[in-house]
Amino acid sequence: MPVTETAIIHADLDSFYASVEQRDHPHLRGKPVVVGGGVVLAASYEAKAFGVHTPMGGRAARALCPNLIEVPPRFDAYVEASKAVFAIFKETTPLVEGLSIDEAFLDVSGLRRVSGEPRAIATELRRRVRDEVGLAISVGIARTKFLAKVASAVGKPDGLLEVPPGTELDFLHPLPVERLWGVGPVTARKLHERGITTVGQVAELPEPSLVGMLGAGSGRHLFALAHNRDPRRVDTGRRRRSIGSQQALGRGPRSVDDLDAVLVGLVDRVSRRMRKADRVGRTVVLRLRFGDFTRATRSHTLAEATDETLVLLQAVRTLLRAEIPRLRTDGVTLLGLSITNLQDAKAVQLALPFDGKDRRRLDAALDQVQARFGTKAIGRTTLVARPLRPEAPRLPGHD
DNA sequence: TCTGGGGTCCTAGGACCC
DNA sequence: TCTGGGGTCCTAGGACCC
Repeated sequence: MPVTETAIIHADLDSFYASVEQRDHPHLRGKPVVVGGGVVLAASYEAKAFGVHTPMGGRAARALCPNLIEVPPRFDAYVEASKAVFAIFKETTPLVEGLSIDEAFLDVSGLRRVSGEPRAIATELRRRVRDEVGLAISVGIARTKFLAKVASAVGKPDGLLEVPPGTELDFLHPLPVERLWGVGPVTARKLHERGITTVGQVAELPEPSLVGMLGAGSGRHLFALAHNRDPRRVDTGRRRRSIGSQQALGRGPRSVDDLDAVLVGLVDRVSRRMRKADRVGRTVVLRLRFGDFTRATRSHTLAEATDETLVLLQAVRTLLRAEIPRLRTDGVTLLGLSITNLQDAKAVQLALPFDGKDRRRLDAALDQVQARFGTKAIGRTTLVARPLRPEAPRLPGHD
């Protein structure tokens, strides 16, 4: 019996925002289009051909491409298009892991008998996205997530690239190190300084050398990727770990009242989104960018998770107040707020002694739930039982 | 290129506990 | 009195991704 070979598809919509605009406004098709106001959020392939890319300033983009058409973003339309595409992903396989609004991994390993070979599945996926949603999508197929993602990027635009099992290193090693997921400008520079420009050269290095160059985390990560070792499964259960919002302020001087008004707006936006998502959070993070573009973060962890506007506002105000002297001298060009340590708003844990027989104690626990939430059954209810141990006498200094 | 807005993950030190 | 290891939580910064 043949072992089922892992087959992962990475699907990535091309120039997503710009493609939605060209789909919805036929006069934009075939033209250099960017989405965004002051800054390019997305560029069509026609614009990219002039060297326009994100996150370039609008002025620089116009200098490169005099006939550039700039359109304001319509986020609602992008969210809707994304939902339609993800619906097709989920009809293809239940094993879908979304990475962003326009990108996902699909595990199609177990589908050979039902839907055919991975390449046939990917071809059909691309056809459906084109016919049903009107967008071009690039697809990479490989045995690992990492390589599937590299393949879809190499296959762009509107391409399909499969890396057949056994040929991975032949494909990978000639590529420039910048293609590796997790290699940005800083890591690329460190490697270049040592004459390393290709993935193959990285693969020739012993792991300890990479660790010495880049630190334990990055070094080991990069070593594994260069040898195409990536054991991560497609994870369907990922949840958001933070919710935030930020606002650039330009360069003008700001009064403390101005800043407070911005802060109120941020807290209002973020807390609304938390309530809509049924999430509460414990850690409030204030993000600052100063006149010289250096950045700082300040955080505070609350005793209890919350989604209440006033509680969050008070916490972030306290954080901001402590920074006012520096803001006065250096100026501030960005304020951001994000809430982390997120929890499900409707989950509650109660730990109460219960010997497994005394029904009254269980009722007492449920009464506490009732008192706090006005109901004894909220969404999914899970009862976790742990054996009750007699309280052992504790002596100080001993475990 | 004078610089958006949304995120993720990792590291490191200090406090605190056992 | 001094010494030790391991774990978790909190805070801050930084690299990276789309």
